[in-house]
Amino acid sequence: MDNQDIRKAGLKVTLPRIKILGLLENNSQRHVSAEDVYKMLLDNGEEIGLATVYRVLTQFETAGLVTRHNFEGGHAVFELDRGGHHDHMVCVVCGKVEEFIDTTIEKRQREIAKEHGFEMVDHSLIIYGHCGNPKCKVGY
Amino acid sequence: MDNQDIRKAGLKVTLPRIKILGLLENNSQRHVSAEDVYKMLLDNGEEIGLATVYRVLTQFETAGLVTRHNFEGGHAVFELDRGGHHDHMVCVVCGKVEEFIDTTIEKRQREIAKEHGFEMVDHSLIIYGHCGNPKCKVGY
DNA sequence: CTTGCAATGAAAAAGATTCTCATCATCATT
DNA sequence: AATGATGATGAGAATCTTTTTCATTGCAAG
Repeated sequence: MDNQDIRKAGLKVTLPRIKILGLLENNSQRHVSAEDVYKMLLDNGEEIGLATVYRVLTQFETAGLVTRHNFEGGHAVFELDRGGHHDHMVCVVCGKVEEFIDTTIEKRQREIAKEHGFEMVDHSLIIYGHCGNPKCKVGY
Repeated sequence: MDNQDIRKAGLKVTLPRIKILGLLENNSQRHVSAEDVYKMLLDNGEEIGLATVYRVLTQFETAGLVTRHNFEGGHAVFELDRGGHHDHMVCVVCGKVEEFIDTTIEKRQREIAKEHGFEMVDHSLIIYGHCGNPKCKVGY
């Protein structure tokens, strides 16, 4: 995942795109909003506009470099697409996101889509719950 | 599902709430945005404010009368909660929504959550694809 | 190097949702 | 049925997220 990926997507290799891709690669939390990306880059002393962040993230999504998720919260979050598809588990208290993949579910989904006459092109499975952290348990 | 449900939710039985609940019950498309509800009620000659629609839908959600979904599209859609949980299949071309339920997937989800130390409280499974309509097929 | 065309940033605009506040309606109590 | 406390409403302002506009800048092909 480097600048060649940007070029292969038919996009010019510009500083903003390099910075955004770099941040997505190296940031500790894999799921970030456009606003997150913008602020982090500003904090790193980069000069960038919020509109550019939105534009580039959308272009990366179209190019298949990142995936956009519509979790709860009123804003989209983006994640670098590292090849392997996976689903998400979100803690309703602290917001922690864990990833998982289950072949049983994946297979059933394709079968169900076919049963309904759908040709599946994508899917989104999000499990909401209380994560292992005691502070996030019910009745804390 | 009637006015008693509104009262049981600890809410006063007011005209806007009756109208919104009635619309959710009788409307042909089960998944509607706040804007949809607002416009439909206006078209029916009702006097109602958009802020009230948002407020009431959120209250109904809290009360467990309706469910809010974050499909793609930048706005939430609401659906009357008719007791039975189900998942969704959305056509990426025409937007048609079909509902389904699969016990295999439901069971696996609970197991997976537990394996990750999560206590599942909710989940969202959306399959995106091309529906049976020839116009929605790939390459049309 | 030059030059076309894509990319950028700032600000405005658009869209979705929430908040404020003065007025009004519900409903438990008279 | 009248009253009054309290919650609900509608209009518009405000907020938040995302997109668009447009003048300027920078990549990259020749």
